[in-house]
Amino acid sequence: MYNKPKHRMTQQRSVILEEVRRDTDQHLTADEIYERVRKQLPRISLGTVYRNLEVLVELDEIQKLELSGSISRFDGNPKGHYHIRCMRCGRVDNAPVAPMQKLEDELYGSTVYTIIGHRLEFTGLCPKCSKTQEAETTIV
Amino acid sequence: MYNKPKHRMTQQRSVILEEVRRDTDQHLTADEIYERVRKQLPRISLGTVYRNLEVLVELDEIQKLELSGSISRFDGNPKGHYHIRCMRCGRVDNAPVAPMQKLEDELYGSTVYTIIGHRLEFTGLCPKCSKTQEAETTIV
DNA sequence: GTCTCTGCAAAGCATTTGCAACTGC
DNA sequence: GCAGTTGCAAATGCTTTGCAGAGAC
Repeated sequence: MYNKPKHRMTQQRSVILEEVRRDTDQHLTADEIYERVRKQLPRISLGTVYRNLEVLVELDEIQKLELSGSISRFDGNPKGHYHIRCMRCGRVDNAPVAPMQKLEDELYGSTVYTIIGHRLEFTGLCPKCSKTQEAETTIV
Repeated sequence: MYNKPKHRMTQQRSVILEEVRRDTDQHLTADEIYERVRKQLPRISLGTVYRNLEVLVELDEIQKLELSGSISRFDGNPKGHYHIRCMRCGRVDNAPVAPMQKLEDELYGSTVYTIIGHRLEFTGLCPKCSKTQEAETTIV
């Protein structure tokens, strides 16, 4: 039968975890994490960052956000919560809304799927981009 | 000042639209659309498919689904509705739940973002994968 | 000592883009 | 006629992977 690999706490893994958790509001991309970790471990490779982020998600230490757009972001808070993403610059912040079990209840019984969870993402413009938007409204 | 390009209805564009709309429950990937369109227009290129899907989204004829996972899917129904995705095989179906304006209202006032919309996606296991799952539960 | 992890570089894969020829309108 | 569009191929950008040596336990 199959045996789960036993994960080790390497220096790389611990620094990566530390960086992702430094400010849970940040929602960094793998590349941003790489740049930050590099200040402490200059020889680390991007591949190692990706591999460790994957492991940390598996260990439920962090959360991977697969929002619209192609780049994954990582959240130092592994608990379920929602996000709001700026459609213009891609910035991601937490949405101050409590998790809603109701949503899944509403679907229950009307689908042939076994429901496991839901993902709710708000879209909008961050304050900075709202301003830019106004200035450009004259176009078209 | 800037002038919007005037789109033309080319043979390629019309066949692509036809295919995406053929069965609005399908949620095809760009590659799947390419394969289908190729039966009618064997010389079409994948790049053309991508470019046209982009234009059709812009014209609000179809909708681009950027769900979890890296592959975009296209929906022949441009109206807002929700989806349920199988976590195992990636299949996407419509979730029979009415659009909820409430969700945005709940966030209103408690964020500095200008809210534009929301995206709700359910995750679960499709009937086929539910079965496989059961059979494998003994592992670990 | 063993089995996981690392750095490096190359590969993978969805998507985008430059370009010259073509075609709706 | 001419701006928008096409096919082709190369490029892009994020992410994954193969490998041999290094390191955790």
